[in-house]
Amino acid sequence: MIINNNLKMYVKKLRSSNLRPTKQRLEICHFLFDRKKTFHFTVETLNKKINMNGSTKVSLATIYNTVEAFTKAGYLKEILTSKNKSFYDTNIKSHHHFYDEGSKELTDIHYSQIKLSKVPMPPKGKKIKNLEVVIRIQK
Amino acid sequence: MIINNNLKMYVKKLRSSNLRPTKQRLEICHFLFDRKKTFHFTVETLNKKINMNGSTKVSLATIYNTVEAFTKAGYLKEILTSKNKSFYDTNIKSHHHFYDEGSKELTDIHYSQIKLSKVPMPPKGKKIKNLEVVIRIQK
DNA sequence: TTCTAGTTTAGAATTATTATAAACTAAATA
DNA sequence: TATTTAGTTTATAATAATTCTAAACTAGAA
Ligand SMILES: [Mn+2]
Ligand SMILES: [Mn+2]
Ligand SMILES: [Zn+2]
Ligand SMILES: [Zn+2]
Repeated sequence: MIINNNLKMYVKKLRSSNLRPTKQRLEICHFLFDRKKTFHFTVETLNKKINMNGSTKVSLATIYNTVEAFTKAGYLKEILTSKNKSFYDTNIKSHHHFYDEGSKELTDIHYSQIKLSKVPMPPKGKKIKNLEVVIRIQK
Repeated sequence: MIINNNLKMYVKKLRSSNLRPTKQRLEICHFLFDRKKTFHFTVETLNKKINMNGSTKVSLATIYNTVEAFTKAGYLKEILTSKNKSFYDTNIKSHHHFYDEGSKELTDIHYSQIKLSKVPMPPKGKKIKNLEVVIRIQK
């Protein structure tokens, strides 16, 4: 899973966003970003996995705070898909998703895999903020 | 607002779904369906408006129960758009939406107004359940 | 009219999230 | 290096949306 230890990189990155490189934040960076593939998660799953594997204990409040800070800083993307829980994505590029209603899992769809050949104008005075498609799938 | 009193029709409709035509359910039917345009709402807004206008007092628990029952019966459609609140729609036809992040309001986009000229195959063993697009807009 | 299963209701419980405030720590300053 | 301070972490409380519970009520069958 772990690609390598990009510790110094994360320290820089955090500092550049005015976030102090605390051991909790670095642990979370390591867990989220030292991997090959996109990682989709909820706060609940992240909390469990971090405190299962990780060497540093991180409180739930800090998980919430950090996920919010990382989202604001642009390290994570929030995916609005589920009614009651927030999903986050380490893939911050614009892209689409399959959302499996059964397993509640997201899968990336590359931006080029969906072509919207006709899209309506937004109501006047409004701009399109985001046009990412979530395709709901099931067995 | 009110088109007319379709009371008998609602009684039939409810019976056909094995739902007893109680005065609360008929009041909610009247409020939701006796109107010209699509109505988008949350349980919170529905509860306020029903108990503001309506002649019958309806408890919050009943609003929840009824919205769930009507959704299961196919009278309403749930629109997954917001992180913390469920939205419902009286337009049960397949169609798309603008979602205004500022006002938290949904607007219909007719199905034909969006053309998806390229869509990926779902993972094997899975079927596409729903392909309705929510376009997020803001000022 | 009586009976019964379905329904409504107030309020409790649950779940996800956000707020609070005290203890802790990174890092700037003396 | 020691001191200071602002940012951070944490346990815990508060809040918001929703679901559960169980008692009272009611539609409609018998
Ligand atoms: Mn919530
Ligand atoms: Mn909820
Ligand atoms: Zn993704
Ligand atoms: Zn609609």
